[in-house]
Amino acid sequence: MGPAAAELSSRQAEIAAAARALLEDGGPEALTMRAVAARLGIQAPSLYKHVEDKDALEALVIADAFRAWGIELHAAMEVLPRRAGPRRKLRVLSEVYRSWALAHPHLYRLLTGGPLPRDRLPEGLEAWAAEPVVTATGSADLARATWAFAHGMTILELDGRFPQLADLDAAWDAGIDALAGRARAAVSHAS
Amino acid sequence: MGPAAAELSSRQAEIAAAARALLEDGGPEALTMRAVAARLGIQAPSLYKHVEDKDALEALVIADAFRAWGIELHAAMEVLPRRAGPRRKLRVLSEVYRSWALAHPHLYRLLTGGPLPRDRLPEGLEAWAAEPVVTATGSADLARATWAFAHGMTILELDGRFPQLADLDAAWDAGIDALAGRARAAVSHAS
DNA sequence: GTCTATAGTGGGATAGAC
DNA sequence: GTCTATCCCACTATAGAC
Repeated sequence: MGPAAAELSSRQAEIAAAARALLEDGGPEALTMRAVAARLGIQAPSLYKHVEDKDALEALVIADAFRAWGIELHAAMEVLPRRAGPRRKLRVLSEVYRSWALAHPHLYRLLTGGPLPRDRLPEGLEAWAAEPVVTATGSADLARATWAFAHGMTILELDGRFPQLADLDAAWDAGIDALAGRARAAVSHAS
Repeated sequence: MGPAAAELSSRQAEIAAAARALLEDGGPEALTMRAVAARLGIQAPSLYKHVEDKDALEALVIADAFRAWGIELHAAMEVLPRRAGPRRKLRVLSEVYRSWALAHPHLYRLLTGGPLPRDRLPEGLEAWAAEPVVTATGSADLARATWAFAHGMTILELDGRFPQLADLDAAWDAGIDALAGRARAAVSHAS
């Protein structure tokens, strides 16, 4: 299950849920204190009884989204046979990674873009979410390279940077195959 | 030399230069019409005699930065022997890519983050800047995978997403080696 | 081509009553 | 815990005089 969720008052949980919904629907500009309050049928100043400031509210959303994302990545690994090779693991992971990001583009940007407010997040949450990629590659350097590749593919797609005709499935396959080839080699040397 | 620079009035060029300087120094929040004007010793409303609106001004900065960046990438390729293999080409390119981004982080984000205002940019400029990566890999799919890898490594580094102790040089090498291995294979099959 | 004056928008946050 | 009333900030952009 990963790191326990921090205890939130029920009102805090409602506020965080409203904030997440606004962000998912309308992007970061839609996430304002006024809008969050309106969605709950209260006035903006009332929020400050429950949340210190807007940054704290964003941190709640980030933590929640990390949990949701991490659960999907971990679940995908559990479905695989334990002894599946790195190529198969990475293919499955990359599919889950990409499809989650495309389904929640604004959350994905919030999680991966810009510096993280690590002080305000539960300890270990970030590492837990990234864990599957690390175990699939077996090497810290390759894990970072793979993470970079996956994030690059994803964010460039979300930002509309690839040509419309580009075959992104093929580009994903090309990258995953190249990286998995090294992972396999690294693992076989070690064992 | 790449695409010709669009003709700008001397005042437009001064405005674009001021905007670029503000962005490089203080990031996107520092790039306001007031600040640009102040830097030129005039009042903000006067800018609108030279530039349609803020988006148009940003487009001037983007085009200028694309030229500067593309020139470095192209220059790096010209220094190499023509018959250098993909691994060597990609190593050189990735070093230039990364170091330019680290030297101009706010410009890099402007160029690579978010949707491009392609309508307002000189035609062909974007493709010209990306050209070296495409020729170094020889395959459209691998070029996209390589571009994604490089962008991912760069933006994650700029955003402080890697652990402080991470050996990023090693991660770059691992990724480039994996991708270049495939490029070499693709090229030798084709020839 | 520059100025002053100003409109209009939107946001975060606080004070103090209830 | 919620309200009203407000303050503060910053920004883009326009109108019209010079």
